[in-house]
Amino acid sequence: MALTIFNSLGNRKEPFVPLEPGKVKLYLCGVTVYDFCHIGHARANVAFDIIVRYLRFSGNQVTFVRNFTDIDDKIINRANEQGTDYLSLSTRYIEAFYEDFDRMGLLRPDVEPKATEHIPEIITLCERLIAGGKAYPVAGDVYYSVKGFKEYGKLSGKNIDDLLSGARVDVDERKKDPLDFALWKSSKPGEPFWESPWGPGRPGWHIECSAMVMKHLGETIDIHGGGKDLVFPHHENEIAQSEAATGKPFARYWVHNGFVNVDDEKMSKSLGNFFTLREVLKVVKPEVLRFFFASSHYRSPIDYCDTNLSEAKAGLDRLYRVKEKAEGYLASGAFPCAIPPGDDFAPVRDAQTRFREAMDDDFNTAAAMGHLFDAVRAINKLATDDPKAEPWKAGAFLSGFMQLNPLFDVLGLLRLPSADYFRNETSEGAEGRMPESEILGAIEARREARGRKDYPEGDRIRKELEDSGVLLEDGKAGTTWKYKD
RNA sequence: GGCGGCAUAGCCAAGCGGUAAGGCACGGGACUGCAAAUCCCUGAUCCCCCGGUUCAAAUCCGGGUGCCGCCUCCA
Repeated sequence: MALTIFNSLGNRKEPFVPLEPGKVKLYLCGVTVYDFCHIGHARANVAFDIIVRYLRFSGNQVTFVRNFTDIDDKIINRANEQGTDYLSLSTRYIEAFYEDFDRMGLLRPDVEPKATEHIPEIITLCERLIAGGKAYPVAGDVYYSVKGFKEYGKLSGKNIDDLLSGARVDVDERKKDPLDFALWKSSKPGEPFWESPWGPGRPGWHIECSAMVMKHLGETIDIHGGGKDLVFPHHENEIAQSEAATGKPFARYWVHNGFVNVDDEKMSKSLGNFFTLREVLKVVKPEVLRFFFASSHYRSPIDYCDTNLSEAKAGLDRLYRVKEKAEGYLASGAFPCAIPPGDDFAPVRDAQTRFREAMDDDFNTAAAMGHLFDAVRAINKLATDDPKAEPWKAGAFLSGFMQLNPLFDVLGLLRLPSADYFRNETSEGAEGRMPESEILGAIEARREARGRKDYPEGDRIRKELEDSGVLLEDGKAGTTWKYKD
């Protein structure tokens, strides 16, 4: 079965056929670096991280480009507020961006262009549009002439007349038409600027993406992504500029992710109801957040709340227990061996096929995870307390896990050794924790108590540990422990 | 006002014409000194409502109702 992608351009699922077989050119709109990333950014980037991982898993050579918008009004304003300059501000938030995103296990794109490093390309593109009669300079600004592009609105489904009748189009007497948007903005005194044929100024928001796409990927790319809110006007304008300049289709597939809601309301900077990623990662493990995102389809809205997060944690814990067992079996000298025949184990044997089928259907991670859980239940049937006594079970369990592992990796899950997952991670959770030596001492004391059948004392110790956030699990090979979190 | 999306068990969530995946929570059983983990069993006679098409609809069509998003910077 072939990959099908929901294309916002046309609003329907289409078979995915890259321009060049086996090669995928993908551009994702990055962030404007004037503040910390919030969980909406995290969701978008996790969604495309999984898309890139899956495209590569399926054998494609993917060139993944994601920009930084490092110059615009918000950055300038914020820099002024903080008494700093745009460059120090954007540099600081780019550093913060990497700190947060790296913790999320997000792949670094192949190219991460910055708007300010592409001023010549942006100017050239403006000149090309002016020369073609698609844009015009006015008093140091350059505007794009929307009415000159007949297909304007084809992505967002809007038509020019409706837009004109809307009261929200800003009026600027310098524009020939209210719908026209700025490609180049002249700088006001004290603002950062770059020299241009129209005088000192800076690029408008939309043009930078067109220029960077063309420079790093070419005039037609395969996939252009971003959040749903970018459809209009940003992506609509990118199409208008780019296609007017080149006469070629700009992107073959437009992919847009749904929002993160808080209390069923869109979370956004403008509403002020947003959680920053670093704030959330103090109390939520990064992979729990990934699991949470992956458990819904990327185009659906997702509701961020404690209940949903703890459900995600419970689910991920279960997956990590499988990994924990596999690691234990490996350490005890087990080696992979054949999975027994029979329908009981079909979910493991067919895991990859089923997983791919789900992912090929517009990256249906929720369905894919369903299949993974089926497989997990199947290999858990092979779990044994004593791998040395039942080596075939441990071995079959191991090979089952090894078949699943690459699939989890596509989702970016189970990247840590299980001990790290269960024992570390959230910075806040780590504070005030009982040290390992103390835990081991208590376990030893409990072992002695249980040895002399003093169960009340044993239970007391276990309860005491639990109250301190440490869970004990007795197995044939001894007692193991993990932090509750 | 214009455009678009969604409504499935207590909660989250797949399903895209062939008779309701999966997760979490709950209950019963096995295992355990007791727990935990793991395994087994159990849960929607039905998919917001009303019509229609079809041999067959949660899935298609029409009409309601209720949420949500975009049209303004926004992942």
